[in-house]
Amino acid sequence: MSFAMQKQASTRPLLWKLDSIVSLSDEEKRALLDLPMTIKVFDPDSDIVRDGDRPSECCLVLSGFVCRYKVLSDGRRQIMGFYIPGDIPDLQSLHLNVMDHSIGTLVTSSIALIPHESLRNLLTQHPGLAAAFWRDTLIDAAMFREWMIGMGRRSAYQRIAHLLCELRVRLKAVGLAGEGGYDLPVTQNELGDALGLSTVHVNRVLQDLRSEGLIVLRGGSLHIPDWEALQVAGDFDPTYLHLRR
Amino acid sequence: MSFAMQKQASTRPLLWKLDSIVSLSDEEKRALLDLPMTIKVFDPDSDIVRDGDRPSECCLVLSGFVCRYKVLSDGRRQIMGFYIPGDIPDLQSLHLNVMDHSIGTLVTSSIALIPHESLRNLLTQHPGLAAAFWRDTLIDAAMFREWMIGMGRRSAYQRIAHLLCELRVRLKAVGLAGEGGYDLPVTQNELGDALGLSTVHVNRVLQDLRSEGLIVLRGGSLHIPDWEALQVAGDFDPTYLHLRR
DNA sequence: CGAAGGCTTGATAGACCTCAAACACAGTGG
DNA sequence: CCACTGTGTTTGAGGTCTATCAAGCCTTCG
Repeated sequence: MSFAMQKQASTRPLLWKLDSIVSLSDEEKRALLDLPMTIKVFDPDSDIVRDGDRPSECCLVLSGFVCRYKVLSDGRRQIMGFYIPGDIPDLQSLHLNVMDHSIGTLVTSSIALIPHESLRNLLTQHPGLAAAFWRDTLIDAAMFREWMIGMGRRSAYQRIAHLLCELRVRLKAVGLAGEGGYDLPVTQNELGDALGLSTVHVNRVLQDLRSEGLIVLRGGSLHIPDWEALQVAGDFDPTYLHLRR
Repeated sequence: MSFAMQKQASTRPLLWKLDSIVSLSDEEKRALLDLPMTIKVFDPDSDIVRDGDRPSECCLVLSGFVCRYKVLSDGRRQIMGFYIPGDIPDLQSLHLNVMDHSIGTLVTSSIALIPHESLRNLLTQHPGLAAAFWRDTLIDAAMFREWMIGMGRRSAYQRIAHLLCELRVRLKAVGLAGEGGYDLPVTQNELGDALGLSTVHVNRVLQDLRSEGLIVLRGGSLHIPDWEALQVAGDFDPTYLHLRR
């Protein structure tokens, strides 16, 4: 594959993603395609950006599965979000110099690194894109809020169901989930770190969800027999994702 | 007080707040002072913006104490943040049309309502201010993340101490907290809703904090005898607030 | 085939919740 | 001036959700 073709294929997830939350003009799409970027493949469980770093580039997920997390002083970990192809999890570093958490891969992932300078130029020349990216960070914040609600007020059962719903909707928006389900390359331990639960408890609740026929999960592949029922179980309402359709 | 003077006094908290997170030019400050706004006083426990609304203006807190919250389907409430003079809690409505939560007062509060249109004009004419406001929403998101960490991985004891630390730092940044402490017009019930705890448990933990000499709290007034110790108790590190100094 | 990582299960413990009631205090009205 | 009311705080008792510890199992992979 030629470099140009590779680049075009690379940027596609981002176009799909932005297209799911804003409407872009052809000119804006072209400008996005012209962004300079370096593509890098990361092994599973490796950091892309670390707590305390002062990044000079943003990372765009092209393939794989990435998470935002922080390790506490006592060594325990809190995962604060999962990121999928098309997402730019550290867009905030454009305006917040110091990272107050880390971003790392869950599985082998290919990541495009885009210099801050290029992004800044792009945004000053295309106010519509600036609005789009700002909106993207605001939706990120809305997801944080929804996770807060979950950890503050929802049971483990609801929380897990809710997360599985959120991932379905987001993956579907970028064409990575079919009607029936999607690939979920996340261990039960990682689910626990994301939801504020122990691995053991995650395992037990997953079994509950399975025995009630809400999910079929094996080998990193999730099947959802009854989408409506799972949404009810998770008290899930996709409004907070602010998708266009 | 003349209208002009009133307006100038009104915008001051905003200037202080923005000044604590970015550096503003004199021209930008002048432009902020020229923002048209309507000032309105809200009773305690009343909504400023409601879940589902499509606001056409943003609200700037001038005095009082405001919170961001959502009521779940079972009637329980999760408070997702406290907002103090100088904050614009629904800045996000500039780019997210539908509110996915509510914003309401805790005590009598005076609020300036600024039309979206005026803000949008301001931001296109002053890119520096656009960056400043974007940064403000990113810091908001950083606070959400920190609360997530608390609810996911910290004990009730740590969570309460952490919240008291956060409020001290933020209030201090706008000149509303002295060395020793600050006014905390928040009931134990509201603290519970914010931290994902029951009122009863909040009460018991507050007593623990008191008996260990970490806080002196009575009648809505908080005194912190040992700032260092409270930070340790709450595992508090102000980095996530991204203050300039 | 052994090692490693992830999944599953059992037993026990603890943090926090719920229910229920008493107490304190400020504001209101007679 | 004093009951009366309402809101917020405090205390007690019991229950439950979830964590922790510990071990066994299964699959994958070198």
